[in-house]
Amino acid sequence: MSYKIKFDRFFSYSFSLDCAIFGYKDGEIHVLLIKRAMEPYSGEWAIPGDLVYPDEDLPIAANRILTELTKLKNVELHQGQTFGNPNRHPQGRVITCAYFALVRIDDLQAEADSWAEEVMWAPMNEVPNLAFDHSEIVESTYEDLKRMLQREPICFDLLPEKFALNEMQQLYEYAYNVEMDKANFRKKIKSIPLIHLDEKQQNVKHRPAKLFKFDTERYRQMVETENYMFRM
Amino acid sequence: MSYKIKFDRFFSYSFSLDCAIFGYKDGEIHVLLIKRAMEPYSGEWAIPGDLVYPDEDLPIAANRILTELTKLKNVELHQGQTFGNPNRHPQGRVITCAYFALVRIDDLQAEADSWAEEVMWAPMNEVPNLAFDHSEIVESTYEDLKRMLQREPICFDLLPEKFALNEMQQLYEYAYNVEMDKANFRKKIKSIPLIHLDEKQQNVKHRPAKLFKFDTERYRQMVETENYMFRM
DNA sequence: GCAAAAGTGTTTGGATTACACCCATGC
DNA sequence: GCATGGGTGTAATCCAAACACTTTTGC
Repeated sequence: MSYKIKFDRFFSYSFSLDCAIFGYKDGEIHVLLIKRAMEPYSGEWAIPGDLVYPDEDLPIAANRILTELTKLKNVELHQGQTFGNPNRHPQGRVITCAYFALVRIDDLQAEADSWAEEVMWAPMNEVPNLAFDHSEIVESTYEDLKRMLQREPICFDLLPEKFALNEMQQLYEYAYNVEMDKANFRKKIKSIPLIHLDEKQQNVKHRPAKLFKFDTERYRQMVETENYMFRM
Repeated sequence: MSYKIKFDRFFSYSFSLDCAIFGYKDGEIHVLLIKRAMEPYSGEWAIPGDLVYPDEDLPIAANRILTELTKLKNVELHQGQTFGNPNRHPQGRVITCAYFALVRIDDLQAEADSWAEEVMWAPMNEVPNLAFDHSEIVESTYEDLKRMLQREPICFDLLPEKFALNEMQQLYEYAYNVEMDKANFRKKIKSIPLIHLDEKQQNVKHRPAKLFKFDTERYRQMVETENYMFRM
């Protein structure tokens, strides 16, 4: 057998990672954008992404890239789809793999660095046109995120550490685009391991809600010992 | 900002696709393997995979590669995980993206071609050690497949076109590793659009089962008009 | 007291489970 | 007739939806 081109010519591609970082704020899911200060697409909005070094493993590279461009550290990234349209990058054949994460916007401080000129959290329904095929990547990872919200307790990565049950309900209502009954929602989440805190909401002009925390430790135990499956 | 290596050095990677083709036979899910007649890993079992051409889009390349090595044509491939460990390929930095498919083994004729010396359908619990990280790729796509069996009517891609309900039940019992009650299974699938054929099993030494066919057309309609969601 | 949201209980209908039973075919 | 699996009915149970109601806070 033989290839239609010289074997060496196959080793002429580049590979990048693009990170869609999602957060929840003001009742809406936001995605982290950077303004590019480098060609191509200089001056345009994009999600943080860059080329992978030759000796670098993908998950490590994803974190490095995110840190270099936005100063965010130790974010837990999940792999998404891979995009390889031959024309997606004007400088050559660059295949890219999407990574996505869910974070607490208020606990972090995203700051532009390296060739990122500016960062911004854009609400999902107001995301501007993005460089490359990044609009498509954001859509695709957002679908991944919504699927993951159903099967993994990652809503707690988006919510504040201490949250009211109603905030959790609103997050799911927003993500699934449905309305839920308060009483039924509370019954449904009875099986989720939550720590009932002795704190209440402050500065609300109605009865303050009790605050809860996700019980990561008990969750792990339940998964191991009783084969617990998170399901929403 | 600047890179730690010359920009050109980034364009030195290669990119491949690896196809995990799953079929169902003798009550077990099988995966299609080829024996490699090319270095590296010559003589070892692997899943069909090869390098992508510079101007080739990924889904097209996946089908081309599968056809070249196994003569299988027009298989509907789904993207899986991407594997990019720097040491996964002995000849350089080759990142690979997994594609997987579900097929009817008996309706196809897989034949070794190009640098594939032999093909074989291996039952999932007897898959030998595979070249590269292909064992990991098979595991990962098999998980993708099982997840997909829950949310998409792809069991009908594995079953014969005309099948008995018990065959369908056995497929799910095998995939989910559970036992199901016959009567309850039949009630559960009442909402799935199946065409009740006027045929029966032949050559069985017990009461022959009626045969069914998946009603693709009605399924599409139901998805569109009544927002139907397949769920098993 | 009133507005607003927190938080709980009750009823109902539909789905899931367990299990028993009858049916059609080959030998 | 008997073995084998095909195919169906029923009662008990669980679960989710709908909805009404009480509670606690600020003003």
